[in-house]
Amino acid sequence: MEPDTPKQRILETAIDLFARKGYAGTGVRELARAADVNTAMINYYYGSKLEILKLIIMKFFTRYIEIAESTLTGKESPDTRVRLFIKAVMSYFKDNPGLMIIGLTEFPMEVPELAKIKAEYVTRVKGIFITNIFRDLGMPEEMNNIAPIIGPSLIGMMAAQFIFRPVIEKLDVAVIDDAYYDRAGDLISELFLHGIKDLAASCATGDSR
Amino acid sequence: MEPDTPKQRILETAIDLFARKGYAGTGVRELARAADVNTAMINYYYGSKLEILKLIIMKFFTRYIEIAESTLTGKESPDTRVRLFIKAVMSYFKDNPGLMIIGLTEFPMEVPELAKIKAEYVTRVKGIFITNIFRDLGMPEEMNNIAPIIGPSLIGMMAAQFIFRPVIEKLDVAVIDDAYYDRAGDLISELFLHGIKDLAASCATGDSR
Amino acid sequence: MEPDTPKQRILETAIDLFARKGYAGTGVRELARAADVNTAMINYYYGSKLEILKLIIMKFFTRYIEIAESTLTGKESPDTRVRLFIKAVMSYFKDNPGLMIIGLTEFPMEVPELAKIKAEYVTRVKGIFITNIFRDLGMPEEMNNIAPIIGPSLIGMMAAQFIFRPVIEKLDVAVIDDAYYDRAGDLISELFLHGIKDLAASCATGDSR
Amino acid sequence: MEPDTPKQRILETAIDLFARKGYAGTGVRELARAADVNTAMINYYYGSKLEILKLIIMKFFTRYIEIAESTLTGKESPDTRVRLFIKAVMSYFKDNPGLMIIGLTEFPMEVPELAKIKAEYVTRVKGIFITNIFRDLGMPEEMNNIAPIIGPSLIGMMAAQFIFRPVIEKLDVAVIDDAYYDRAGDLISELFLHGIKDLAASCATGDSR
DNA sequence: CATGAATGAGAATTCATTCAT
DNA sequence: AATGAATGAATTCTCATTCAT
Repeated sequence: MEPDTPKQRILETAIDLFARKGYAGTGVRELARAADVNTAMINYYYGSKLEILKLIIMKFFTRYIEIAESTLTGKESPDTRVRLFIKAVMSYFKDNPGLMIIGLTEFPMEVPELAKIKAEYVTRVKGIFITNIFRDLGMPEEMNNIAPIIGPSLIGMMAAQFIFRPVIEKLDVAVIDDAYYDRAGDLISELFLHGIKDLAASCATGDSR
Repeated sequence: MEPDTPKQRILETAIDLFARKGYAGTGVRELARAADVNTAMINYYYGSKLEILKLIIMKFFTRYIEIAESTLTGKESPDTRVRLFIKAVMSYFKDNPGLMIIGLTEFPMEVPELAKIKAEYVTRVKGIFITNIFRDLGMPEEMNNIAPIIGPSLIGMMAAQFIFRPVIEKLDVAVIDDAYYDRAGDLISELFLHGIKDLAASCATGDSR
Repeated sequence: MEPDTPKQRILETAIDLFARKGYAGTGVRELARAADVNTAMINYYYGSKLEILKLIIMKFFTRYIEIAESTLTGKESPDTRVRLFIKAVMSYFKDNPGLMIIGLTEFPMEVPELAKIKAEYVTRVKGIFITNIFRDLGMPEEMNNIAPIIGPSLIGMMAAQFIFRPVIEKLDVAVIDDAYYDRAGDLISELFLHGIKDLAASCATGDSR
Repeated sequence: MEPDTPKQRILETAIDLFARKGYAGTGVRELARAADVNTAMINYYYGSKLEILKLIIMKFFTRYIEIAESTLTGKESPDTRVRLFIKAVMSYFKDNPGLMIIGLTEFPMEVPELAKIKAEYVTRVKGIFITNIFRDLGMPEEMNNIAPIIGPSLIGMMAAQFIFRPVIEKLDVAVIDDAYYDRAGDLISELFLHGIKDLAASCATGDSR
C-alpha cells in the first residue's frame, strides 16, 4: 500500500534513529546507510538534516492537535472526553513512539523558529483543555493558572511510559506490549480524573493551593 | 566557600550544556570555552567526554536514591511520606534541573554499562516504593504489577515541569519561580494520592481491570 | 598509462613516506598534502591510516612470495635457482624500496592480526627454501634447524643495502645506481652460496656447529 | 650495583619502548608511566624526547666502534679477528637489542645532525675493516669498492637475527635463547668468511665482476 | 628533585554538504 | 533520480613541553 520510496524510507529511518540516538547523535551517513539510500539523497530530498527534524516535529504536533480537538470538543461528558483523549494519545504514541520522543524532547534551542512553533502548538492545546474540560468539570476560573502545571503533568505521565521504556524493560516485569499500554492509558485516566476532580472539589471548599 | 576549580567548572558547565543541548550536541571545545578552561583540560581531568556523562548520571541517581530512602521509609503515614518524597524530589530537581534532565533523558544505548546502572537504580526505587508505600496504602498484592506504570507516571509528572520549561515559559503564564515549583509539587501530590487511593479502593471492590 | 587517481596517489605517497619517516612518524595531513588530496580523502578511500599500512604490508609479501615460488621451485640447479631468486628479489627491492622497508621493519605489535599474517608469509618462504634448496644442495636433515638463522641472514643482507642506503650514500663511494644493486646481488649470491656449501660440506664431515 | 635512579630508568625504558614501538610511536607520557616517573622529569633530565634518541644512537655507536677496534686490530689471523668481531657484536646485540634496533633503524631525516653523526661512525668502521681485514685477507685493492656492499651485508645478517625476532619466534622453531644467538654468530662467521675468501680467490683469478 | 596543572598545537577521524556526472 | 567523489570545517583526543609550587 505504502510505496516505500527512498524519500519515505529516509524519513521513517530518521524518526527511528533520532528517537533512539538523538538528533545530534545521528549522522547523515549513518542515516543514509540505515535507510539504504545514497548519502546525497538526504540533502537532495530534504535540503538538510535540520529540515528533517523540523518536519518530524511538525508531523508530531499536527496529529497531536488533531487528536486533542477531535476527542476533547465532543458532546460527551468531560470525563468521557478525557478518557477518549488519553486513549487516543496513548494509541498514537504507541504507534509512533519515535515521533513523540523527538517531538517532545528535542529542543534545538539554536533554532528559535522551532521553539516558536512548539509554543504555538502547546498554546492551542492548552486553550482546548481550558475551554472544553476545565470549564465543564466545573473548575473555578482561578484554577486556570494551574493548567500549565497539570498539562505537562498529564503529557509527562503518558510520555514517560515510552521514554523510559528501555529502562522499564530491564525491570523484571511482564513484557511491554499493546495490552501494557492499554492498561497504562486506563490507569493514567483514573489517576488523572480522580485527582483533578478531588482537587476541584477541595478547591471549591476553599483549600485553594 | 566552593573553591571553583577548573575541574569543578568543567563539570558544572557540562551539566548545564548537556542538559540544554544534549550530550551529543555539546562539543568539548564548546564546553571548554564555556567553562573557561583549555580544551585539553577536559580530557586531562575526566579522561573523555563520555566519562563526564557517566559521572553526571551516577551523581543524579545517587542523590535521587538517597531522597527516596530517607523520605519513603519513615514512620509517618504513607500519605505524608509520599508528600515528603515529592516535595524533596521537586526541590532536588529545581536546584539541579540539568542533573535531572541528563539523568533521565540521556540514554547512550551504545554504553550498555550505563543502561545496566540505570536499571539497577530504578529497580531499587521500585522496591522502596512497593515495600513502603503500596503496602502501607493497603494496595492489594496483585496491583504490584502496575508499579512499572505508576512509577514512571509519577516521575514523569515531576520531570515534565522542568523538561518542558522552555515551552511553558513561552506560554503567557506567570513567571516560573520557586513558588511555581512548590505549587507544582503540591498539586502533583494531590493528583497522585487522590488518584492512587481511589484506584486502590475501586480495585478492592473488584472493578480493577 | 597508469590513471594516477587520487586513490593511487595516496597509496604511492604513503609507501614513500612510511618508508622514510616511519608509519607513526607520518601524519595523515602530511600524507594528504604530499599526495595532493584533501585530508578526508584518506579515510574516505582507505578507512584509516592503519588500513593503508596493512595494505602495503600485504602487497609487499604477496609479491615476495610469488618471487620465491617462481624462482626457487624451478628445474635448474639449486645454485642457479638461488642466484635467480636473489637477482629477482634485489630487482624487486630496487624498484620498490619503500614497500620492502615497510614490509620488513614496521611491526605494529598492537595489531596482532598483522603479526600473524607476517608469520604466515615467512613460514611459507621458509618451507619453500627447505623443500627446494636445502634438500637439493644435499644439506643433512639436521641442518634444517639453522634455516631460521640463514633465512633472516640472507634477507638481512639484501635488505641492508636499501635500509642503510641513506648512510651508505654519505660514504665517499660511487653513486648508488642500478648497476650498484646488480653488483650487490651478485656479491650476495656468491657470499651466500660459497658460505652455505662449505658449511654443508664441513657439516657432513662432522664439524657441525 | 647500578643505582637505578629515575634518570637511568627513563633511558632504559626509552630504549625498550623506542625499539619496540618506534621513536615516533612512543609517547612521552607513555614513557613516563612505564619508567614510573613524573612526565615532567623526562624533559627535566634530558631536555626533550629527541635528545634521548640522540643519546641512544650515540651510545650504540660508541660501543660498536669500540668493539670493532678492539677485535679487528689485533695480532691474530684475520679469520680469527673476524670471528672475534662477530662473536663480540652478537653478544653486544644480544645484551642490548633495543640499543641496536634504534641505532640501526631510526633515521630521523628531519635531524641532519644525526645523519652526519651516523655517517661518521660508519666511515670509521669501514676504515677499520679495510685496513685490518681486507688487506690481511689479501684482497686486491680494487675490491675495496665492494666494502660498502659487504659491510651492510655483514651487519645486516647479524641485525636481522634480532630485528626479525618477533617473526622468527612465531615459526615453529626452538626457543630463541643465548645458545641460539651463539650458534647464529658462528654460522654467520662461517658464511661470511667462506664467502669472502672464495670471492677474493676467484677475484684474483680474474672472474671478478 | 619532584609534582600535577596547564597549554597550544597537532593527531586521526567524522561531519554535513556539494557537485559533476 | 541517483551516485560516488570531493571538500573544509569540526569532531574528540593526545602530543611534547612548560611552569608554578
